[in-house]
Amino acid sequence: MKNNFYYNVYRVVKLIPFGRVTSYGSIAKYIGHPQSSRMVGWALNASHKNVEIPAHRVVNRVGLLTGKHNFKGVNLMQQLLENEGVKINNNQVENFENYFWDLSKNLSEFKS
DNA sequence: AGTATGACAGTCA
DNA sequence: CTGACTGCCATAC
Repeated sequence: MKNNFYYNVYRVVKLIPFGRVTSYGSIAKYIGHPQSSRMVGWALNASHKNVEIPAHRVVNRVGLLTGKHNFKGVNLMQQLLENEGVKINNNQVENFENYFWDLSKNLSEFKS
């Protein structure tokens, strides 16, 4: 672990339930860096090499799979999501609000 | 040490 | 509503 930020990102992402997705912004906000959403993506990018986390459950605020090309295959991320029951349409999660997993609402502040 | 870049998000034109 | 600009912080060069 480099620092608490990354650690929190990893932990939060791992806590995402099956068939659920969340956004970078939410994670960043939850962690305490509401304006560092970019770092969340960075953390995931760096993490998925070293740590195994369901990064496919993390999309941008619109439900767009912006990081799909960071996975091995261009379809891997989408496949994983669909495999969990999340429908993807044109690289975007359908009914995103429905699948969206609000951290602050489902996790009562554990922070670190 | 300074500049550029990134899996984002919010704001303004 | 779409496109451009800015803020944020860690890495890479």
